[in-house]
Amino acid sequence: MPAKTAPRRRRKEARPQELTAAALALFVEKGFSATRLDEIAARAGVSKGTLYLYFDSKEALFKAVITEGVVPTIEAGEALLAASADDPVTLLRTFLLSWWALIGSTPLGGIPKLMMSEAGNFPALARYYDEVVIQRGHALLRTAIQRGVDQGIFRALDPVLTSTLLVAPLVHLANWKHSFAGCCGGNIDPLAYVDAHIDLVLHGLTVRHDEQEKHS
Amino acid sequence: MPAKTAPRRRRKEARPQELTAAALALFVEKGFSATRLDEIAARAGVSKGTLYLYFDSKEALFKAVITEGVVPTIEAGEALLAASADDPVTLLRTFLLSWWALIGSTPLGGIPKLMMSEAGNFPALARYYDEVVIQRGHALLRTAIQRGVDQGIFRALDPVLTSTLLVAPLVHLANWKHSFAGCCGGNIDPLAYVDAHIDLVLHGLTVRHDEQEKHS
Amino acid sequence: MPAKTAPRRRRKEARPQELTAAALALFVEKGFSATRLDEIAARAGVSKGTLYLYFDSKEALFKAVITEGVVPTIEAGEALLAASADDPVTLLRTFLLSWWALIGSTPLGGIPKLMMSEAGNFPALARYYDEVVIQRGHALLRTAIQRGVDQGIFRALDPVLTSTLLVAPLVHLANWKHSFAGCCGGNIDPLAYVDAHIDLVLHGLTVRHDEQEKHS
Amino acid sequence: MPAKTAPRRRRKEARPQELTAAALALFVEKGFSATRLDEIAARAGVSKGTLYLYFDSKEALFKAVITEGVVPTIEAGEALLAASADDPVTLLRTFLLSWWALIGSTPLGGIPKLMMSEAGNFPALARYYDEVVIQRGHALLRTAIQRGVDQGIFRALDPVLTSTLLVAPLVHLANWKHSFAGCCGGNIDPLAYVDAHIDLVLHGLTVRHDEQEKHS
DNA sequence: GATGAATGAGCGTTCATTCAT
DNA sequence: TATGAATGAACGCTCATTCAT
Repeated sequence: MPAKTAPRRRRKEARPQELTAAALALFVEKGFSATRLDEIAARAGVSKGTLYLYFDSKEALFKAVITEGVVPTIEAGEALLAASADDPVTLLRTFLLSWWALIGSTPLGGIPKLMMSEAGNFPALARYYDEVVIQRGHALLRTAIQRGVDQGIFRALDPVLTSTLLVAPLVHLANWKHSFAGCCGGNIDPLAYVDAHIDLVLHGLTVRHDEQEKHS
Repeated sequence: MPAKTAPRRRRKEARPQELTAAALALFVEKGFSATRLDEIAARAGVSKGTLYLYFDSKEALFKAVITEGVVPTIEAGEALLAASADDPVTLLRTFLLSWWALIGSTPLGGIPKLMMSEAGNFPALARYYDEVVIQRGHALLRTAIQRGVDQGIFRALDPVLTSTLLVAPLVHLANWKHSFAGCCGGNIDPLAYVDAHIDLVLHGLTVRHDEQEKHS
Repeated sequence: MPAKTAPRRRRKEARPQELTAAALALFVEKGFSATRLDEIAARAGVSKGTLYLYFDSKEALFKAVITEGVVPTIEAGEALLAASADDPVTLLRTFLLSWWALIGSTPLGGIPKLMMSEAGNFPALARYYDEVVIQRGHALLRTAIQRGVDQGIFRALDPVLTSTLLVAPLVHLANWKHSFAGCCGGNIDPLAYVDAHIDLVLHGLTVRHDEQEKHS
Repeated sequence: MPAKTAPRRRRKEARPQELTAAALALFVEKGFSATRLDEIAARAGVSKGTLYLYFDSKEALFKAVITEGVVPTIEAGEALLAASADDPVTLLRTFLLSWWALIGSTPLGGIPKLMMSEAGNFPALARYYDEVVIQRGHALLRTAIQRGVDQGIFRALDPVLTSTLLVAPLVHLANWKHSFAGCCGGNIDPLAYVDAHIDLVLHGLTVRHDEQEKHS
């Protein structure tokens, strides 16, 4: 027959969001399995049992972390679409820079790595994430690309492959930030990196004759 | 008398590699923590105790998986360097296509995802992997880029940032293959993707006036 | 003006009894350990914390349930003794029928099963129950038996063993009602059963020669 | 990463039966919920994990305890039926005495109390027990009773009610032994009790005139 | 070498108990 | 008086690790 002891601290504002924030940070850092509920609770400043007032299980907490992380991404995308300029180059630049500013550089930036790591163990959740975040994000990019092609500004590249090629460096950077960056040298400046990505992707590696002429 | 009676007894020296192969596949699919030694043993067709004849612990097995995966990568890189043509474009193309052919499309292609997922839990190993694989790979790419710049074929882009931008789409594809590809639609053809990447990176998105002239 | 507008506020002094009633039902159904305080509170229509306004602990609640269940039993026994006819057969019949009517067929009928199940975990309480209920009940029965023996109506059977034999079928029926009856067929009609018990116990299984003569 | 410690004792003969025996004793003493797997393991001289080599869960262990306890009961019944004399009185006496000798006085004698206590939590198992043990046992008794009635030795009592009345005192004694007997005085001698039961049930409480004549 | 029964530390989960409101 | 959010000790169950065979 348990516990006659009991100091007590009331923490009325232990919102579910604080719990998912703590969980996100630890899941990203150590992975789902290797993260102990004790640690999550401690990081959120509550006791282990409190987690179960808000989530049915560790798995439910994980799903909440992902599901919750999806909303800001969608909203960011929709805001960008709404504010879209006519100029495809500007639009593209806005997309990529904003993704980093609103997602990649925040704790949400750990979600791609997390979801990637656990896709094999939570296929249904991965499917949901794919539909709601990935596919939708690519659709936005494809729109921008297509607009550029239609205006004769972009070459007629495959929009599906190209949209993937456009996000890959950003996701890669976010993944890096939440993995090797923690222990390995060679830190990359994110903004310079994103700028370089945009520049490379717009103009390519190779020297252009027309531009050479300008310089001459 | 014996016609095609296949290899009967496994050579003993092949045993550790069978174990690491099984471990790699499962670690990539489910993560290090979520993979049980039982499963690895079962997949390799041995009993659980046998693992301990070859590896001191689960962690040692993990390190062997990574360490072993490093060698082919280095060797591939060195072979490429040795076979390097003078033409930087060809060299770059060879690098990227070969990485996919020799690493990305094989079971080794799961290592980047695995190492990324577990970098937080095995920082020393991550550091080793970074030094021996990542940094060295980037050095190779930087060499190719620099050669192109020196020959006036490539623009004078930052070689550090650019080399990262060049690998990112390949790593991204490998990661995708070992995560979402298992449960989500929209399969990408790897070869077309790599080709599109090379094309995009060489020529950029935007229409070139000089090329337009060619078409006229 | 108020016609049949039912009792609105429960009288406060009735609250503890509502709690023990809910607890008794659940303890009997599921056992002490397997019953959660949540369930008891829910069944009584109060919150979990309210239980602690009336009982110090789950164990205290259990003791109250038993202790409270003891009183009606004693009172029933004393009433029977007071109303005792001289006729030992009538007295015996009254005892057994009344026990079923006042105890066995009411929620109190679950107490023997409950106390039996938990005697090992609450020996002090079991001792109390034994002294106050069981021993006293047997004493009443022994009195009736002895009276019959003294009057030459009953055979000179061992009063201690016989009193146990007389209650056993009643307790057995009550136990059955609160265990197998909930899930198994073959329902027994309690009144017929008690009648059969009295008949069997009075006359025995075997055919009597003197009675045979009556039939001839 | 766990356990570098490890003393080891091989106990090859830790049969499932030893585990169920330990579990039975503790389940009977303390109830299913209140019994810790640690205790069961300790009593059987194994570690907690060993239980899971033989049983999937605590509940599975419980079911095995009951299921296993059923077999000796059935076998005992069948042996009795096979050895049945023609004399119904002898047959009845054999039934009751043998039940006590083979079941009631052994550890199996705790099963009725255990099954009764947990019937509410394991209705399917209770149903199984009812069908395979209780109903079958009653059928045996009804056969003996009917035979007596047919031979004109027993009165024409309701066989269903009567068979229940015949077992009730035995089950009651077994229950008592595993509950109050552990903490309360007034120990009953089982053999004298069973004898008294048989005597009471055969001849009844009341004095018989024909027998009185014998004594005169 | 190879096995798999046995171990026990550790984790997810439950729930009796407390207390600020 | 009544509530229910918060607590944390305890338990069922897992699984990396060991070792007699």
